Amino acid sequence: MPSKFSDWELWENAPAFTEASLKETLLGGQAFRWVQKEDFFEGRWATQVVRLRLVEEALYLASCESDARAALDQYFARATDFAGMTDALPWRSDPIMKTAVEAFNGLRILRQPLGETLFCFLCSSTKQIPQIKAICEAVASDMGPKLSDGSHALPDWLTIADAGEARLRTAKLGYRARYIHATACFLAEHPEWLMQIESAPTEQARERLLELPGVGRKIADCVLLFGAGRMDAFPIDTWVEKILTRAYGLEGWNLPQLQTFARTHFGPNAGYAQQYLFAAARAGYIPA
DNA sequence: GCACAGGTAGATT
DNA sequence: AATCTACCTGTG
Repeated sequence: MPSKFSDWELWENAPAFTEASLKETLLGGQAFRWVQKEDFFEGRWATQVVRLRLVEEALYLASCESDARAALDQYFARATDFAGMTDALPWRSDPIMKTAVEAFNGLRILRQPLGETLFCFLCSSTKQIPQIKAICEAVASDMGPKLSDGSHALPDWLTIADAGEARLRTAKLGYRARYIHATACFLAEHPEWLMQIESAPTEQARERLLELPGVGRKIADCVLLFGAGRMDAFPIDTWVEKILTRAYGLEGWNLPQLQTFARTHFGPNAGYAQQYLFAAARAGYIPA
């Protein structure tokens, strides 16, 4: 059976990854539609189906669509200077930050489609990454449009709205189904809404996102960071809260106080710092 | 059986 | 304004 994928080709001017930073970028909880195969990663977003393979610091790609290269540039935010942003983080004075940056140097923040990012993180509350991925896969298989390799994309909001809450519950969404369906109904009625979020300043965009059912501060910040390129958005989940309270010694601080600390200590790219810290804590480099 | 998992919203103190 | 609690489901 002929493969739908193109032959492997070198991705010229690709982002500089290490094995650890590539794996963490794709599988570390920013995105939920990447899987690791024998010697490559396979991922889906929008209408794309892409394979990536790191061979001695060179990145090779195989894809199903002719516009994969341009889509990859966008998805990986290739124009964004992550090396420069890393250098600007306070690793020189902060040994915790230094540990995280050294372990995952080259880590990137993906620029995922905003709507898909919102959907995935609405699925994420009190779920672990493997479960979130399973839910996304189930919803895509059930109601997402077919991709050229026979797999499925995530459905759009109108499709989710029409499907109804009960249909979503068959994907094991549980109580999240009500939030997702209500959000879908709102977005189906307001097709320009997500685009306005993309162009609004971070503070305003966050306020708007918080109006959606099921979206609190943590999910709003994940959507802004991973789906809108807002490096100042600093999601505080249970991991990050533990890192801040224990490793940084901020016991007793409440969430708004921790947000203020993050902004002042990590600077304008605090969200990027958060992803380094999150990765390092999960890998055991930082006691959490 | 029971606690807990990359939360949120509504009620209660 | 800080602190419970219900909400689904899977995992250990």
